[in-house]
Amino acid sequence: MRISDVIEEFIKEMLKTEDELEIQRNELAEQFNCVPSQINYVISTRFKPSQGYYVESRRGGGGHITIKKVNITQSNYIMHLINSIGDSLTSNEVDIFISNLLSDDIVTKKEAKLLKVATSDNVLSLPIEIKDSLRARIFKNMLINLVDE
Amino acid sequence: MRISDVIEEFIKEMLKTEDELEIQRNELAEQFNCVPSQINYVISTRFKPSQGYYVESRRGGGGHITIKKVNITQSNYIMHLINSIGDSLTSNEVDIFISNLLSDDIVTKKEAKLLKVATSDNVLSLPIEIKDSLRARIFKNMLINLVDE
DNA sequence: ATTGTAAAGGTCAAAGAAAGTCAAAGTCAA
DNA sequence: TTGACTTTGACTTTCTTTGACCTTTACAAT
Repeated sequence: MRISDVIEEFIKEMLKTEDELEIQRNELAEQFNCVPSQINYVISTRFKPSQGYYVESRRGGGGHITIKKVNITQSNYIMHLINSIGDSLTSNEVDIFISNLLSDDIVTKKEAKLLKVATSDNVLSLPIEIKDSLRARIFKNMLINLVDE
Repeated sequence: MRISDVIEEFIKEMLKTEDELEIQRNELAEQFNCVPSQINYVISTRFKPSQGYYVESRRGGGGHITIKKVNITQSNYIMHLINSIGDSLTSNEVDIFISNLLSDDIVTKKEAKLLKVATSDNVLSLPIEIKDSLRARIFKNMLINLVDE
């Protein structure tokens, strides 16, 4: 069995009892006898927003990686939306998504505004090749954090 | 847990009951079993004016450090914050801003989460030259949209 | 007044502690 | 036998801790 799968299993097992897990990359790597960057690989391939996870981390002394799981069953709508978004998203597309979220009462007006600003063309103002994929990343990650606990 | 975080916590706890706190650097360092300059590190990274604090100090016999919490209205707070942010913002800086916004009740938990996600290093993951300036743009624009009418 | 000294706090750079990146090399099933 | 997925490791970036050395101030002794 692949070591990546073992690590994935382990993390998911942990996430069964709590929906937030804080790990030390080096420690975990040691535990599974692999190089630390393997942990990054596992996280980036198996704990994406589209899979219902949100990840953040901190470097330096006392650094760590936090993996959060969202309760998918509870928010079909949002997960469905996240899954329908690929690696790239235009500003028009995102606007439509947001206005649907608002009219369906999934988000508040203020939340909608925040979503809109953070994904707007003006604010991002980067070359298209990066812009649309960045927009997709930002939007999906924001969405997953809107799922109620 | 990082000693810096513990000290930060301690100071913020103190500042909950009064909005001015006078400390002796050496004494505090002793109490937390760290070198005195660690106190400076904590203050300079977590209690900057842009984070809503004002710090002054005196050397020599009877010297001390005074940390004051600047109390202003939500919209002033936010406008002030926006003005204090330049063209570039690191992920660490933004995290501290957000945790202050939250602990000062300027934003809700959900809003804080959205701010955090949309400005996090993980999500942005771009070359640093663009990342920090993009982060500043996103953050400032989101903040503007948080001001209550 | 002058000066010496102890008692604060300040600065800065080096060392330490994590995590991130990226591309090369390896594996394996179709 | 090729293409997708995985493993590995050298190198980078970020944040914290530590300590040596510096500056300022109060106070006491001249």
